[in-house]
Amino acid sequence: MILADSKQLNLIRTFECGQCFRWNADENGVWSGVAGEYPAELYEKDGSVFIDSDAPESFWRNYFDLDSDYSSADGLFMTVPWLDECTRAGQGIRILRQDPWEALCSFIISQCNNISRIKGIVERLCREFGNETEFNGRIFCSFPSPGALAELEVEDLACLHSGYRAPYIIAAAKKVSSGELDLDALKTVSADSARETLKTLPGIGDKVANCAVLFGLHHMEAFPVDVWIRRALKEHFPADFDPASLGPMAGLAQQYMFYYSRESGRKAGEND
DNA sequence: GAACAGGCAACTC
DNA sequence: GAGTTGCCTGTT
Repeated sequence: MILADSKQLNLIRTFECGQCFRWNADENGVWSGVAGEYPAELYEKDGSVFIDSDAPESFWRNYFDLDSDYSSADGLFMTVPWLDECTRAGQGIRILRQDPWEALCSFIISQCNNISRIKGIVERLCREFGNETEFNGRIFCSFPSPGALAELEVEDLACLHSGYRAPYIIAAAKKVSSGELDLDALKTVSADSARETLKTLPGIGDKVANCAVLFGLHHMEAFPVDVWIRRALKEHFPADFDPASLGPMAGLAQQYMFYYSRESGRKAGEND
């Protein structure tokens, strides 16, 4: 089934701009992954993105945020020096509507870690504690629910090799599972308020909270600042630049900047 | 073996 | 409030 035009949805840019950790391409350029309980395979051919999945089209249109129009935000970004380059290079990036719990948990794991290791830890977490589903002859695992992890002790996560992050995962799972922290409710409050609420959990500071707010709660104005973005801001923007001036879709600009910075870093021969 | 990594928190001055 | 350090683990 055709999901989108490849100009609207660019798979490699979307999956490799740092927002998600569960999508992988095989040697033929076919991407596979899981969203919610649904596995899928995607590939690009003749200017279209094709998807194979048991979930309805509406599920994936929502996941890939295909009913949002990014063009007016792009127009604003094109007026900003350097960000215009990032915006051109990042066309087709979609800010995924990921499950809030998966995003929160994944970005707890991400701290002080590189992408390949984050992916490894997340994959082991899903294998160990998620639900198995068979699709196209392969076994996929969903991201474990907060309830499934809330029952565990820190030692039970030793197999993940997540190190000092394990107690943070358990603590977050307990709060979400008990209802003390209602992630869905944070979708309806401001990005600032959602971020401050998340920061009350152990091991969650500005960066992790902002990532969860942007990628899990889809507050598009959230602007997570990591080392790449910090470097880019320092290099290309005045010292007093306020990312909030990029408007209600500032998070999209952040993704363009992140992708472009890493992409040009790769070309210059750096790694990760 | 030492330094470092997409970060946090506790501690120092 | 700005700077420093330890934290698990894996890689260089």
